[in-house]
Amino acid sequence: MIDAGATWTDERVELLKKLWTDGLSASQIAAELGNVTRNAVIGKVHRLGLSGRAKDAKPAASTATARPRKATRAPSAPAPLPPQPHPNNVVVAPIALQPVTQEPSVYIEDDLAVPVSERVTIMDLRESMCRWPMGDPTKPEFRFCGARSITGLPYCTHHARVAYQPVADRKRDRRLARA
DNA sequence: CCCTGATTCGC
DNA sequence: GCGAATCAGG
Repeated sequence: MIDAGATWTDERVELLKKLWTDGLSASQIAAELGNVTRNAVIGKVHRLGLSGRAKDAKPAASTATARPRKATRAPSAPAPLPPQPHPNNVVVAPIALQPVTQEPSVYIEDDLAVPVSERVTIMDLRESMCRWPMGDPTKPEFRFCGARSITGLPYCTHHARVAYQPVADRKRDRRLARA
């Protein structure tokens, strides 16, 4: 083989597009494609103009987010929002930590389309495991999500998303706190 | 420390 | 055009 697979052939680009729009992460896609790093994937994605799949362009009040230097980014990215799967058997999440106050415009209902990963009991619950409770805490069948939690947070990516919902407050603030 | 995507810039 | 390095964040 002349090509070690390290080039963006049409097929690979197509697969990239598919997987990216499908919601896979860059690293996952990179692993799927092989012979490429996640950086390569991300770079390609941007070059293809596929970036910001879940984010919409904000023509007003933006910029100055992560640009320490010169930049001439093209803010033209019409991103189609894929329909989200509807839910199911969510067991009344113990959401009680919402500083969002009362906002009739925003509802705190989220869909838990997350596959039941390896739930664990309190015994097997490790530090880096999602502490999202599932079921009735009074029953012996009570378990925790157990998925990989975001470091520094008690929940996995998905549950963190539903736990700390709104706060329509952007904390995009410039900070230079690097050692 | 694990991960995510975003951006820059030398190649 | 490519992607490693870097950045900013969960």
